[in-house]
Amino acid sequence: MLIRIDPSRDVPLWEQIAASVRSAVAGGRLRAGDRLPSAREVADALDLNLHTALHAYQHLRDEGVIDLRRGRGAVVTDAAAALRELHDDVLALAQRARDLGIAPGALASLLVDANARTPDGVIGGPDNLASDSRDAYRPSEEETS
Amino acid sequence: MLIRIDPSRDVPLWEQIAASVRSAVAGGRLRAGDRLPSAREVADALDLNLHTALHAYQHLRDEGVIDLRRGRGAVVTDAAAALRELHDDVLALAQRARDLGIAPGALASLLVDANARTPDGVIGGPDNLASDSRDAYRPSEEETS
DNA sequence: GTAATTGTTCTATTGCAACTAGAATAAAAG
DNA sequence: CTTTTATTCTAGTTGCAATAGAACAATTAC
Repeated sequence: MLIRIDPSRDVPLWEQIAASVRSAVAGGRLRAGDRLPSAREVADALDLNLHTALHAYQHLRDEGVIDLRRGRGAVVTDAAAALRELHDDVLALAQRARDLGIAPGALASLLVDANARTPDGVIGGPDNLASDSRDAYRPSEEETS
Repeated sequence: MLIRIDPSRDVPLWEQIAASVRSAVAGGRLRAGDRLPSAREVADALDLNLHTALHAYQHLRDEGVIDLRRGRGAVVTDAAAALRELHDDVLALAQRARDLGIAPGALASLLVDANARTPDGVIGGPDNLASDSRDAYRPSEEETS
């Protein structure tokens, strides 16, 4: 089962498709140069709309994971190596989080936030305010009840 | 800036609030027993609706990160220790991913997927099909182009 | 005891993204 | 040239996010 989706989850279907491919690449079940099933095949097999499958592929292309061209289909790029390098560490961290009773979503959120706070070379940088960000409440020594 | 949001991002506002608190707890800027600003204060300071701020707090309560009671407000629980234990590893992994040019969302997705494939004690288990999951395409030795 | 604080619950509306559907078009492969 | 496949367009439905207002209940503070 290279691609697996679960409509009952609150994760968009196109994102679940992308996640499946990403995971297969990271796990080595898909290697650079491998060809993915066409978007139409995916849509048919999973009983989804063509556009939903295409959206997933286009997203993977924007991430650099696959090449996407008419007539040819989707082919895994060399970026696969980078994903594979992280595979073991990702699994290890996920395992630790589960042992500690931390929800998968919470862990993912921590990671995204970690990246949001140290953007593009700025390691632990001072303050990088986004165009329209709002903040509030510095800790200010909360009394410990 | 304990809580920071950016309406231009495609992440729900309530999730950004929750992420801010989670990150502060993981980073040690909030400790077990610390009291968070009331939902009304958060909503006022960030110019949001009360319900949006409350939704974030209720989600954190469901995760076990805070206690939430009327009249008292939101207080960080002992679960803070677990989040803190992951802090360094999370930052390290996020850093590595950035160095490899992997999008934050892609990394988060890998983690969620890793947890989805080894649920509740089943480590590398065989097949745990969700109620209504659909799959397709086992690798089947794709020719390398 | 009384008043202020704070989360809980309810109804309702608006805006947007996800998903579906159908169709025409363009590039690559056979 | 025919088939395959992604690209682009319009369009409709659905569900969630966010907002808004109000009443209510538990806890704290005076």
